[in-house]
Amino acid sequence: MTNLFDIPADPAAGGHSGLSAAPPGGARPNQSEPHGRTAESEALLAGLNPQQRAAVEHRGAPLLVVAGAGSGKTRVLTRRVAYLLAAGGAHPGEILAITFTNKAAAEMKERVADLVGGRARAIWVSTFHSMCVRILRSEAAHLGIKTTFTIYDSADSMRLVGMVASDLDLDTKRNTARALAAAISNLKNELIDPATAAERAETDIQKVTAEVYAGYQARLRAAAAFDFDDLIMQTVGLLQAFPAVAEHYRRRFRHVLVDEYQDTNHAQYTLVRELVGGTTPDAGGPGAAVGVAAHLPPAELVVVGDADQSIYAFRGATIRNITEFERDYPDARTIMLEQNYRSTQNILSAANAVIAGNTDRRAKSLWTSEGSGEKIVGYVGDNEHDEARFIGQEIDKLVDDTACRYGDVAVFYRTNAASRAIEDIFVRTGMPYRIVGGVRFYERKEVKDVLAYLRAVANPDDEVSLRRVLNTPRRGIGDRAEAQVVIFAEQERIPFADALRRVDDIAPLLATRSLNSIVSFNRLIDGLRSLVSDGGDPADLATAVLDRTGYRAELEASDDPQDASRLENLEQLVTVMREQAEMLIAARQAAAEGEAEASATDEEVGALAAESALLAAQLDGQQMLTGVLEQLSLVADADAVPDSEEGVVTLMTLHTAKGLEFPVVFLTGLEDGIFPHMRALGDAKELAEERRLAYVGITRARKRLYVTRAVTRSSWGQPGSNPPSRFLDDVPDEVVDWRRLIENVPFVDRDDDFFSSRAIGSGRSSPVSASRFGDRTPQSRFGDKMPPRGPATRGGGVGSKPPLELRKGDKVSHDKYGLGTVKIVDGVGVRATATIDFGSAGTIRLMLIGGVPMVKL
DNA sequence: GAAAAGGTGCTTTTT
DNA sequence: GCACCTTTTC
Repeated sequence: MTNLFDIPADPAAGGHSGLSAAPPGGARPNQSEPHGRTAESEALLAGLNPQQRAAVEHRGAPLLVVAGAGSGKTRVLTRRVAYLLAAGGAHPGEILAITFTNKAAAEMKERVADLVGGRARAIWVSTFHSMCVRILRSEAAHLGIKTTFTIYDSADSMRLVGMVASDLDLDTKRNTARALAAAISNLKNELIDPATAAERAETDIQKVTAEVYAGYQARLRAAAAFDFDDLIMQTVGLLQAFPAVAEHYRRRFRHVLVDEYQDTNHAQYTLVRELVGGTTPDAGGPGAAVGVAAHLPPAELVVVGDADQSIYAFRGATIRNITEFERDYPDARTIMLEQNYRSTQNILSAANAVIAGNTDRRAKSLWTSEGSGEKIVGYVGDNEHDEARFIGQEIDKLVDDTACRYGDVAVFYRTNAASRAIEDIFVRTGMPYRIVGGVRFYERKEVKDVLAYLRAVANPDDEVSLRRVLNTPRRGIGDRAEAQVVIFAEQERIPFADALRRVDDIAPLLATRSLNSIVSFNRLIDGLRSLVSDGGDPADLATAVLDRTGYRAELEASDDPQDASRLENLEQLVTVMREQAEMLIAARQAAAEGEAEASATDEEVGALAAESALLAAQLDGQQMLTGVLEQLSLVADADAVPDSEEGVVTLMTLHTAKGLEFPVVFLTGLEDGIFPHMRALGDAKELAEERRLAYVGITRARKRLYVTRAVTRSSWGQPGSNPPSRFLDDVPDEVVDWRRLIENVPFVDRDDDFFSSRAIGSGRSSPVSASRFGDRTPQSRFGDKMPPRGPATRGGGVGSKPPLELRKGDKVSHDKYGLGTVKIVDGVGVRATATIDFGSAGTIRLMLIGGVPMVKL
């Protein structure tokens, strides 16, 4: 397959698809004067404070809006977009607004539409990734790539890295693949290509990484696939390699707005620069815009962000983009929004105090005119179950006693795994709740299996997907058979899929069963492809996959209750695909109408719009399938949608919570080792990011904030104890009402005494002195008995339990097999085994090491 | 080759 | 405590 940038000549202008059509008249004067004050423009400025107003009205030079949490930055962005149309004389097709999540994009689009009506349809509001996909598809012909390319998520990437590593005879443990994939991702975020990575590699690890990276990119190209980082990196490469293409987009987008700018990584930063045009202070350096026609002034750039809310450094985001904005764009202006319209003063005081713990930040202090509000409520549970119980009780109390509805409440935690304890209680007490994120729908095995079929059908080169489904459901094509095909493909230097087609050539090397299975697998795929070419829609195709592969039959035949829910998931997948297909058609129509409307005079609008909408809707089966698969890859949060749905408590990680707000927020697991996370404790930079995460969490709350922790918490199946989070120390005492406050004691490793500290007043004797807040001076509320900071102390493990001592004839009860009689005992100590007759469950030989789920009766 | 038992290592966070 | 991987057994 041709490499992306092999094409030597600059593509001729005019080859772009309809979606990138330039607005009539080409570039417009950049600093167009406002049309003066009209009723419409006045209305758009109404209700804004002076800073917000300045940001909305600002024209010309690049603008950085430093906005604190809850200061109405989304409002400013949407108003600005509307204002550009109403008072700035901007053309809707000239506006590009980039957000980080699809949800944010959808919301902004909706709000702008509320303000300016149908004109909003021609505005590009998009995430970085969706935008890049659209650009790459439009320019596919120039790049020597197919428009049917597949998008690999991180799991697919890891699989591919694993395949490359095994090609190179490297250790292919999962951890290795994960580390390599992360290293490659970092390189891509820094816009470093494999050749450069190899040049710069000094350590052995870097050399290996560069080698795998090169093989990985080759495999991606061969599979006609892009990973998430690729989407950005290759788009940047495209704009840099083809000045005419870059200029085309610069002419088109005269207003570029970026939300959540603090979360951009280097590649995204460069992409913005390329789209905006203009020059850099250190021209020629990395990120310098190339080939800008002298007569084309840079687009108007407005970025909005809050360095204190940067929580994605782990995926390459760099605050430098926001802190150095004025250096990057020397004529830039900065506007600060500090007034908060979301939270009470108590909550803001806590947020300010916590974030103040970070040095090296631009001082910023949120304030509100709303008054202090309720105190923050604190609670220390004996363990995570007690913590969860308190949360459940408190929510019920709020709903019963106040105007609060379940939908007003959110519970945040640091890691997805932490949701379990809370869920347990909620399920048991019948609390209505929903989890956002976590084990995502699209990450479930059965869903990925079916999607892999669809991808393999849509993109014949997609080796990762093809090999995933080759023996799913099991049809007798085992590792040996697959390996033979791989070897044959290497010998003949043909793609895996082609080797599979020529299975007859290696028939002698295969078991008859494998051979037959491969032949019928080929037929299966052919059949599915013809379904697509006959114009079948993606949902029908998914149904056909379920029927023809026997996937559905296998699940239906199973009596495992998990398989029943798998079936439900698959049904839901088919439904989602049907909806997506409809949305795709609707979106095409809307875009086409928008384009038509934007480029036509009023009289022509109706006819033209209708005509192009009809054209756009004429998607063939292949386009439809590609489009739907793309949606599913990019819109991974389709099952998110908290939308403050009536009557449902929302559970999510702190990262997912960004950009949202709730009247009532529970911040859980405030323990050193949990939040801040153990992995961050040793590293000042990571600790600073954890602190920002705490700041994000606190500032989600509008009226009431709860902070909770647990003295003991089980993780990895073992109980342990964590000191209180250092973030709690920073919260001023006068804004917190501690409902229950107990001290930690050094963890005691005794099976019968896990919970060795108790609250005063619990009615039981306490091994240590504990205190309620209020019994002491606030400053010393944790006294000097606080255990030293550091990783959690751990209790004894399974292995420390004594082995089970059995003799022939003993009766036992096993958790899984039930009652049994010992028949034979072999070996001594940890090597001892027993052969036990479990009656109808069979006769089984078991090891007797400690922790075996069996007791002697 | 499939099924099942045993072993291993895991937990950041996500577009 | 769990999911996933490896080994064992039929």
